[in-house]
Amino acid sequence: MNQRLSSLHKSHSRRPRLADHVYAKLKKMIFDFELIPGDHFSEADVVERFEASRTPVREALQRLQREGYVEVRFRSGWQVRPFDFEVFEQLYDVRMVLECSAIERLCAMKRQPTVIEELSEFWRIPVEKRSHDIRLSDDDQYFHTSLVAAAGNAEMASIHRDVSERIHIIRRLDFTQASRIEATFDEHAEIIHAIRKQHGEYAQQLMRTHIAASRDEVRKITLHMLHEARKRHEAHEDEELVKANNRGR
Amino acid sequence: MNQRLSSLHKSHSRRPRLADHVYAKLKKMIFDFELIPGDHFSEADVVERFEASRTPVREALQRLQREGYVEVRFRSGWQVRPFDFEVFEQLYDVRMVLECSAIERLCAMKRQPTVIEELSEFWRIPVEKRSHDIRLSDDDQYFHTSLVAAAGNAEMASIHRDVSERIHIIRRLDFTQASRIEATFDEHAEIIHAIRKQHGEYAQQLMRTHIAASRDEVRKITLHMLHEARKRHEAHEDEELVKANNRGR
DNA sequence: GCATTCCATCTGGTATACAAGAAGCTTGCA
DNA sequence: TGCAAGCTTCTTGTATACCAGATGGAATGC
Repeated sequence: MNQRLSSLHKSHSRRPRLADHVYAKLKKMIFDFELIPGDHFSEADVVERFEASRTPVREALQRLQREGYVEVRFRSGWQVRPFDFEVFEQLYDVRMVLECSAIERLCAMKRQPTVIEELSEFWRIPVEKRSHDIRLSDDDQYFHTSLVAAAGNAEMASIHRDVSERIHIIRRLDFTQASRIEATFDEHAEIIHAIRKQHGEYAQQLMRTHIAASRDEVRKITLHMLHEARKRHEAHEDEELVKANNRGR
Repeated sequence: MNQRLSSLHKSHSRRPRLADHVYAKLKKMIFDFELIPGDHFSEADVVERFEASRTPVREALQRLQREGYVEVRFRSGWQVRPFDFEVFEQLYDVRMVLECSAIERLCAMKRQPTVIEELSEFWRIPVEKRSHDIRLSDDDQYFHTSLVAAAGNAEMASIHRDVSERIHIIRRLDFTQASRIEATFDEHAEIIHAIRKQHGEYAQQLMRTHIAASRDEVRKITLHMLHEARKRHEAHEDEELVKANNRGR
């Protein structure tokens, strides 16, 4: 009884670490283009924004730095790491390698994991029932990461997840075009079908084509989107300026 | 002139970050089995050892934690992450996938990077001239990492380097056996030869066999070495205890 | 008017103080 | 002697103070 109460109390009082919260929020801001690649900011800015002290803020920034999202310059502030399309292309290639390896292993399995069937169910739906929500990009990411996870190598899955997440910031932009969405449904369904039939080489070829298409498409539209985000950002800043001036009078 | 002086001064006065120093030293201690997997320690211990404050110590520990070398338990201290052979096996598999991909790309190149020739020079030496130094494990790691780097994908090379480094802690143990050293020279030379001849499939097969052999061998001897290290550690602790007792009298 | 120098200010790196949970020891009791 | 409650101590998480380098602008010399 005492134990139950105490553990209950614990689960209530154990608040999540502030550093984790700041980390997640900052990452979300970067993904939502509230912080645009190239933006400069200081630790004090983040402290003010999140009402936390520098210690957890610094921990969060260091994690983001290690993951490639931000950079610090010695006593000259932090910066959201600018887009480097060469890096993204390389990450796409890493994905190809890892996912093809996963497919090879999955096709060699006598008894495939049940998640394969679930994925098959999800992506093999008629055209008229397909969602066109932007959140479909999360489902897309889930498709790829759970394929790799299903292959059974947890370390490889972890690496692949990190890579996918880094790509995700621009990958989502691919899901603004209806034609690409339709293609994604079709291609995912076809890949899963080939895996279930254990046509390893063919499934790998499909996956390579699928990823390459995504890579090429994203490259085309990213520059445009980035430009739009920057415009919105500047407009917002002007608005703030007007308000400040009005208050000043 | 002033600029030259000031930049000179800068390069002198810019001392390396304490956090980096602590990070490197701690990692070295873990690799040298001064800190044994499973060992328990607190941030205060590290502070005392390195005469640094908690801030850089914590940064170092957090980096090591993200890289999988240590773990923290909420308000109950840190511990060196115990060996998990399943993880090592998985990391070996990741290496196989990445290195085979690199080989495939290298073999597809019309003009291969010059580093390939350098590696060929290094490993194709007569039996009687071969070094048996333990530092050969560094050369071995260099062989594999520069192969991947030569394939041209910097992100993939970075991931591969991290994986290789995590394995290195036990991989070195493989270089205590003369037969394994000889095999390494032979196999490296053969792999490079196949790459230069652009026999992609064959080179990949050789690499898979090579890595698998290393993996299997290391697994055999790691438990033994770990046992030895623990014995040495305890003997050292006893010694300290004796000294302390003598001082006490 | 222009360049240069110097200083106030801002930055991240480090040290330290404080908070609160976890663990182990001590003490009291049965 | 066994055991349990409570308290002391030790732990990490967080906040804050201090330091030195970097920066930008104002003041100064030409």
